[in-house]
Order: sequence, then C-alpha cells, then structure tokens
Amino acid sequence: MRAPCNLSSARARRKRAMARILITSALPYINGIKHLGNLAGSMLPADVYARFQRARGNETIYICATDEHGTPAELAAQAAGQDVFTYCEEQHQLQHDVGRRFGLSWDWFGRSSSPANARLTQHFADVLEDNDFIEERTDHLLYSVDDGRFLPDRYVEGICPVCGYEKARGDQCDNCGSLLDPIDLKAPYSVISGSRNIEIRETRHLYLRQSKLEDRIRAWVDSKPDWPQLARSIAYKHLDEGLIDRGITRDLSWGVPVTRGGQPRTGFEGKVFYVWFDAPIEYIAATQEWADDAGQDWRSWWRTDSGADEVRYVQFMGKDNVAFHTVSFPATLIGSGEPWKTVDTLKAFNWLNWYGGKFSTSEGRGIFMDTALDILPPDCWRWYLTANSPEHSDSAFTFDQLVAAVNRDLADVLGNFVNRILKFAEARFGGVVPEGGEPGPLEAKLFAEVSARLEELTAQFEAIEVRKSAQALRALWVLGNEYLQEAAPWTAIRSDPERAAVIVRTAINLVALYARISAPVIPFAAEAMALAVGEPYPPTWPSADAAAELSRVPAGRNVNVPPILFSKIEDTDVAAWTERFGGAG
RNA sequence: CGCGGGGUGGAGCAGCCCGGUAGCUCGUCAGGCUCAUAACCUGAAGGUCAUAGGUUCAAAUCCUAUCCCCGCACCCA
Repeated sequence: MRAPCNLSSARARRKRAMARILITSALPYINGIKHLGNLAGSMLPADVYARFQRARGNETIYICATDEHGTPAELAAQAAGQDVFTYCEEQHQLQHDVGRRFGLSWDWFGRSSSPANARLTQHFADVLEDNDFIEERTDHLLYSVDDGRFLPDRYVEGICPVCGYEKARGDQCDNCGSLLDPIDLKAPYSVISGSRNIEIRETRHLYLRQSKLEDRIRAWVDSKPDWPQLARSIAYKHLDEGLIDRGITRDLSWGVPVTRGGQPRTGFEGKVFYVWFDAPIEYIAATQEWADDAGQDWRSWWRTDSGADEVRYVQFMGKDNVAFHTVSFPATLIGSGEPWKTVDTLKAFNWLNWYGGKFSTSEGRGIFMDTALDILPPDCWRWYLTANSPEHSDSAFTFDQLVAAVNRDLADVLGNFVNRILKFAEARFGGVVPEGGEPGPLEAKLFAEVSARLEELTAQFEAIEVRKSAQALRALWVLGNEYLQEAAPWTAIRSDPERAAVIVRTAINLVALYARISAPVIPFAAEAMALAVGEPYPPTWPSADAAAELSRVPAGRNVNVPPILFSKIEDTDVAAWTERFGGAG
C-alpha cells in the first residue's frame, strides 16, 4: 500500500528508506529428506540473504514449500506402502522439521498440494486460455496396462531403434546418445513393474503456447541485464532455439485437477496439471497462506497494482531450475495479462558433488540434512556450505575441507577468540566490562580496519556473493586475534590497568560485533555470543562506523563465558564418517 | 561446428568485464606470544596463470585455434 499523504514526513521517509524484499527458494521435492547439495544450492543461501536483509531493517519475507505432485511422489508413496496424501503429509513434516533444525528462517513453508495453490493454478489456466495461450492437443503415449498408468519417458525402457542397445531409456539411448521418442522403442517395458504389457494410447492434453509468448518473454529477459551470466545464457538459449509449446497436464491422479471456469473440464477427468506448471505458482499461494496467518496483505508482495512494484523479488535455485524460472513461470505470469510481480534478481547455483559423483536422493548417495545434523551442529554445515558454495562452478564435497572449515575457521579463529577474551575478562575483571582509559593508536588502527572490512562485507552480502561474503566475514574474525596479539592485555594488566581495561572492553565489543555480522551464516553461535555479552538477538546490522559500533557494550555490564562455541572434529570422527558415508577419500 | 561452466604454487579459490610488480584460505617450514579450544600472531619456501599462435611498449587478463574436466539439451524433479 502506498503511504497515505497524512503521514508525518519522518515516517514517510523511513517507510521509503525501508526496502521490501521477497525471497523464494526453489521448492524441494517431496520424495525424502534433501541432501546437502539441495541445501547449499538454494535453501541455505536464501536463508543467509533473508537474515541479512532482516537485520538491515528491510521488510523481508522468505517463502518456501515442498513440491509434492508428480509421478515420483506417487511411486515413492507406493514403495512406502502409503497413500500419496499420507506420504506427502509425513514427508512435508519431516522436511519442515529438519529445515527448522538447520535454522532455515522461512516465513512460510507451504505445500504445493495446498488448496490455495490448486485455486491459483486453476485460475492461471483459465486466464491463459481466455487469452488464447492454451489449446488442447492429442498425444500418443505409452500406457502400461498392468501399472494402470501412462508411462513418463524415464519410466519406460526398451531396445534402441537406432543402435539396438537393450536398455535405452524412453527419452534417450545411453549407448549411442540418440534422442528418442518413447513410442519408437522396440519391446518397451515398464521400469516401474517390468511389465511388457504396453500399448500406445491417445490422450488429450492442454498445451501452453509458449511460442506465442516468445517476443514478450525475450523483451522481459532483455530488461534484466543484472541477472548472472548463467541465468541469462540459459534463458537466451531457449529463446534462440524458439520456445516450444509445452504440455501442462498429465495423466495422473495426484495433482491439481484440470478445471475450466471452476468446473471439472470435460474429457480431463483423471488428469491433473503438470507439476512444473503448478510448482512455481506455489510461491504465490504460499505467500497467500502466510499473509492469512500473519494478518498481512499478500497482494502488496505479488500484484504490481497493489504495491508489489516496489518489492525486490529475489529467487534462489540450482542451475537445473533456471529455465523454468526464466521462461516457463514467466510465461505463465506474463501470459495471464494480469499485473503479477516477476523476478528481479535471480541467483543460480551449480552442483555440490559427492566424491566425483552426484549426490542422489533417489539412490541415497551422499549426506542428507537429517544425518548431517546427527554428526555436526547446523552452524558447522552452514559455514562450510557458505564458504565452499558451488557458486560459480560445480564443487566437490570433501571431509578434508569440512574439517578445515570447522576446525580452523570456526573453532580456532572465531570460537577461540571469543573464549580467550571472555575468560580473560572473567579471570581478571570478575566478568564485568572494565571501565577507564581511552582508545589509543592501536584502537584507531583497529577501527579503521574494521570499518573497511565491514563495508566490504556489507557489499558482498548485498550482492549475494556467497563465497566472498564468507571470506570477508572470516577476515573480520581474524582482526580480533591480530588485535589481541598486538595489544597483549595479559602484559598490559601488570603495568597499566587502564590500558588493559581499554583493550578488554574493545575486544568484548568485537565479540558483540561478531554476533551481529555472523548471524546470517551461523545464527546459533551468533545467539550464544550475543547472550554472553548481553546484546540483543536477533541483531541489527552494523554501520561501517567501527568506532561507534565497537563502543556499544558499556563498561560495568556483566558478561559470561559461554560453553565452547565450536568443538573440533577429531581424526577418529572423520574415520567413522568416511566409513559410514563411504567417501572415496 | 548444440548450450553453458571450469582448467591459476601440494589442495580449494580470487584476479580476467575496465591489459601494467600473481592475491586469499588450508597444508609445509621457521620464529614469536603464553590470555585462550596445543589455540593465536609474524615471516619464508613453493606458480613459465591448460596448450599453441596473435595483438601490444606490456597479457592470467584482449583475439584465434586446440586439448582436458563438469553440467544441461524441455526427460523426471
């Protein structure tokens, strides 16, 4: 909503200065707890960014949800001996819980199977059809009589019509590389049941006529010069090849029913919208649910006629999702002819690999979010995955790097700094921030360095440069140890108690500062640090005025020594984990 | 010639857009400190920047060609 003109000017200024940030993370699929690659490539960086923006005082919402529809969910439910609804219910709860335990600060974690999403999905289909962007077509697909379902391309195998390879997949032959149409396979069989009782059946489907929207989508992409190279090149690749009309319905029972004008669509009984049509719409539906729950107005986030034109919308996703976010979903929004908010900033990630191969949910290879928390606290993973983010290229997970990140950065540099100064304060000043003395040349030097680094850190967070943010953060941690080494309060206290007081007071203020700037990445440790020095949590983001920021904790305040912030990983741990998870060393 | 990302001291990365003494973290070696989780601080060794040409006074950085690794190619998510 626009600020009414009777607001005081100060309040209007504040309102204008405060940005509004909408953040979404690619929706994790429902079939089981996600692995570290999923976490590193969308949910975690989105969370770090959301925490940073909230600390800056910007009105921020972070929306996520489980993506629940589609064949794999049905099959996973079947394998678990559950009906698909119960299965999704349980899996959603599991993912929600493990996400919370990782500190993911979703404002709403919805479900693409929600009634709100069904309504919106059906609405979009209606208006797209009204605008002549949807048409019915007849497809010829393989139907497995014994499974009682049409077979998606990846669920059928047979003999390659090109090379004769016997285990060609429906969409591609792994032997000769030919791209195939499943109905051309010889002797096809169902991957689900192994049944060879396969026939070709006609089926009607709705197609989204993306080809008609190509010019408008290209113009829209042209208007986003700030997108990363990866996103732009993927978008233009699809545009240059010519957008293909895509089927947006499937012969399944688990999904959003196909309707027209609120009534079941004739001839589409037993069909649902394709998961990739309804999944991104869930971003909006989840926002609606959040708004209902929080007493907020969802339109001000998503409708440009209701204030969303002032929102900065930031999407996080893995590179496999880019085409859907730069072409498919925008086609839905733009083709509706309605004033929907589209993405402003798009951050795409590469893959985190597991010892040369991919993490795999379906094959259970790698470390998953729940087992990760069995072996290390969430902050250790958050730091490792931020500092080693697969940001600009695929990167490999290794225990060596994990150990270095935890033991060196967190335990030795940050954790030990906090511990050494607070223990010193306890032993020599009775756990009270000492008073007296004035900052000297060493402090002036520290303030100058901290100011410069803070400016750098803020810029990197703002630019969503994940690895560089971590690097800048670590650089600030190191300043504390350098300062203590040079100032040597353990020496000063013998000859010049006032000098020692200044040093200890300054160093305790550094702890308070570290709590604030580290909170986006390692929120749990940040809270412990803030608590130890009596500072509020969640914190606000500091200005670059280090002299001011490092004198907030006043003399006379009681501080305490928190338990060890980060325990070190032992060689025996690594050996046990390698055994358990089978890292190939 | 399908598209894209990458190839920089032992490991992981930055620098490349806007050419001008090659930088960071880990590891190694030496020294210092002793408040602290045997932690911290300082210094050193180690790189012909994948290869071959070209442009230029000057190229990791620009151009051309080649080689290698990874992902994607509307499949499923």
